[in-house]
Amino acid sequence: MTSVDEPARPNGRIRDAARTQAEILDVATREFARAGYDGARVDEIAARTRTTKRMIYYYFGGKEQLFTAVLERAYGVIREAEQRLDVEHLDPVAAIRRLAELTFDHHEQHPDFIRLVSIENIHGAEHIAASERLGKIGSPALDVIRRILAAGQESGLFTADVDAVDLHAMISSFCFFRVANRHTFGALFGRDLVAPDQREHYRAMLGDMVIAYLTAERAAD
Amino acid sequence: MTSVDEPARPNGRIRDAARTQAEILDVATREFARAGYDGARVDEIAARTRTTKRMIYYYFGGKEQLFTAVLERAYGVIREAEQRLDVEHLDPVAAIRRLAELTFDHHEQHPDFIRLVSIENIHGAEHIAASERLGKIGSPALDVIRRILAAGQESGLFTADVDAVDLHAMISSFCFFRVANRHTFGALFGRDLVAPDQREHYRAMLGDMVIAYLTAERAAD
DNA sequence: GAGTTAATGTACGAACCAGTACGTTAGTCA
DNA sequence: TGACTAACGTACTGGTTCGTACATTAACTC
Repeated sequence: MTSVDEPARPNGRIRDAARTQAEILDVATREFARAGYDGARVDEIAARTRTTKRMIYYYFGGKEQLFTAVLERAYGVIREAEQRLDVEHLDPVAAIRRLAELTFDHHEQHPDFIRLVSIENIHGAEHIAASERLGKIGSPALDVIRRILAAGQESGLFTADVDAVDLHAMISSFCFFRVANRHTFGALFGRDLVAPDQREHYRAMLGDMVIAYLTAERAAD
Repeated sequence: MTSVDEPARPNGRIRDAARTQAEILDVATREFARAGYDGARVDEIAARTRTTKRMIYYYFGGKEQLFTAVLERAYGVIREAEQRLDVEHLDPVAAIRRLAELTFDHHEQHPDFIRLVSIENIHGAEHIAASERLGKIGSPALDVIRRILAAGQESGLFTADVDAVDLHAMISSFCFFRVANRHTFGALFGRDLVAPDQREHYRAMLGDMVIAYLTAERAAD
């Protein structure tokens, strides 16, 4: 009954700290995203790895720090994606639209990340505050927006008074809401915001919205 | 929200089922909003009322049903607010802007409700699905949007191809994100989206965005 | 190839927590 | 006024869950 015959370590390394840590992070990401911080179970996370609960405490210290590590890695992924942004060869209008579309795509492709951010907000962003790494990650996307915005405003294509952080918030709002609130929105209004056949519609809607806002003639004040 | 502000009548009834239930709901709303569904403690909710845990089970059946009851009441409040909407005497542009502003205000004034909705989405809207009451509440706001939109489109002020549910999603996105994600956004970008001195700025931004979108000339396709 | 340490597994405990068995009292009405 | 019932309180339980003490082994160093 014992002997689920493991190949008695012929050449492969049984002990691999990096692999064990990565596996724990993978599983923990799924579990935290699925059930929330308090809903997730350390025992359950351990059971879904090839190692034991002991290793979670050995490498991460505890549930709280594990969640922080999960967040750090998740934010690292989007930072990397943002660093690969390549839209500045386009004219400002096309560049902003493209940037919005890539943001849209990234949100759609990483629902677990969206859920983690929701969860972290429920907890007042205390883990981000406690993390040295997360405190100081800038947003490459923000720099890109800043430059496109400046170019568009200089050429007179965009209205002058739009701030990059605000625009980022506007774009993120739409992308985030569509994924994060799809369950309640679907239940209450009978429309699945993430339905595949609606994808292009909402992607275009976001671009239209942002461009309309940036190019609209604002009432002088 | 029907809060319990009853001045503990000296010779009056000690036993008051309605008051006890309302008090439990008040406290539960705060606790669930504060800590999430799994983070909230039934004992803690009971301790913060003038009654005991026994009464929670007596009136609501369990934690799950209590949370559903909290959601039902919270959604009831916004439905009531939406029924008091009075913007249709305005021209379509002003009416939509006003509607967006009122949505903005309501989100700002009910952060607990926003948190409950976030929490419910983490749990896949399963409580809404299980609730008979919540399944069938329409949105009065949606009807208002529909009518304003139709008027605006008929008069040629608005572009023809905008759907009411989509517009509602757009407006809600911005309002929701600003409140729900203020912690992570603030921690990462150093900007408090809910800072009082930024309130008018973001309120105007929302209105500008929606009006720009509705009145923009879309590229024909 | 002996010693050292990083990595891993096992078993357990103490606190916590949702839910309940059972007893009590206030208010009502015949 | 006495019986009945809705409303309420106390005390407990059984299972869960985070965390840890202790044992063990793989792999590296010299």
